[in-house]
Amino acid sequence: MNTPSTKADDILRCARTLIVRGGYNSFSYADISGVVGIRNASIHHHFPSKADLVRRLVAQYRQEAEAGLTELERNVADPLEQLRAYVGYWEGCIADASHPFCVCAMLAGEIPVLPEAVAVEVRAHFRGLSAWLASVLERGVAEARLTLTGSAGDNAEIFMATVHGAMLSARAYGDPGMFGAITRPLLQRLAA
Amino acid sequence: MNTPSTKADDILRCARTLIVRGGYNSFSYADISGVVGIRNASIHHHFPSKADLVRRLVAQYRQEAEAGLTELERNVADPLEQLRAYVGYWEGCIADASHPFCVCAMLAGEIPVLPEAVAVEVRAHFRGLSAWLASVLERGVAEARLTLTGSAGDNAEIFMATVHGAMLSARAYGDPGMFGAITRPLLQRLAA
DNA sequence: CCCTCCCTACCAACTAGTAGGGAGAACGTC
DNA sequence: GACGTTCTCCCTACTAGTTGGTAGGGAGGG
Repeated sequence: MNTPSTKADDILRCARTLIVRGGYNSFSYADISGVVGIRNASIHHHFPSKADLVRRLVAQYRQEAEAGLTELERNVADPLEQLRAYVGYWEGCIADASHPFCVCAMLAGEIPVLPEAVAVEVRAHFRGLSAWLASVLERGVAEARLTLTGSAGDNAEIFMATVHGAMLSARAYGDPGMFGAITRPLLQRLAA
Repeated sequence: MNTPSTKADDILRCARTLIVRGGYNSFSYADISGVVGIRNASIHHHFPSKADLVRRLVAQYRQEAEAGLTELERNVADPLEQLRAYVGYWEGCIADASHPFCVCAMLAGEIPVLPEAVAVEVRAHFRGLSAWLASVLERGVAEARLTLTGSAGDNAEIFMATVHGAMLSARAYGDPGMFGAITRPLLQRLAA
């Protein structure tokens, strides 16, 4: 299961970086062709339209996210540590500025102007992430590792929203440390 | 101090609605001219460039926000109730879909691709809002109306981030009620 | 022989922005 | 109070550059 780094993958990876920077309408085919080393029109061979490109990009992102969480569950047993690892992953991404924003959080803000096919994928990511968080929280309560006020589902939504808001604040202030400053108390509160 | 509804105001109001929908790069002068009833080129008479238009738009938005919070402080004495009123304001905006997103939260996500002059205003809004929230929280603690874990400043950032994240989730799910579902526990926790 | 991949060469529509002019209100001045 | 001048606001007409997307062809491997 190696990755021969095809042009299509290069295009997806480049587009992802561009979306993370400024969203759906902030990049063009020209931006991609320059970086990937392919002609503008050739992108259409792999992705008929921009909507299709981004739809598949988000689908791939969701798949990777799901795979990442599955592996996280395999490597880390404790629910609280799982949450810490999840937050820590993003803390790292923001600190080294590699992917300092969630693709779907970025696109979610633009949903009113997004192609419906893309919006569907974005919504699916939110639901999937929320469901995973809820399951972790639920197990954490069952194992007496963390205590909640309210349902696991409600707390999952709060958790997710706070993480997204922390990304936004880190970007707004231009201060990577802001993400940790907001998410650390979130984790501490659950651990109590 | 009446507002004669000049064309410049119409342009600003229209642009604000468009930015709330999809951000800086999601709208063009043509979108504005169609709604406001003015020719494309005439917009340049009032605002030399798009960057200038949005910069002044955000400056106006900040001014209105500051005025709103000042009036809120005059009408509501209790710190906790002030926070409730602030959240309630946004809950209303999201429910009636009039301005279902904070202009600056929207633009903050796009900061890497924003004109610097606009980014400066957006950052200033974040700092201003955070400072107001911190002052309210501090007074709330002093008056024994609410209890915090950690500093007022840290809690202000958490509060703001959660509210922004709640806007995002409400939009992502297409469910206005999601905003309240996330922010209500936030207020309850502080009231404890 | 076809299929995959990428190319050149287009395209119409749209992007922000410029040049220059006209109508009319505002203003001083004789 | 009549007269030019200036200023505000908006217009038509235009531009250069970019947008996503199409048509058709060529190279090369299965």
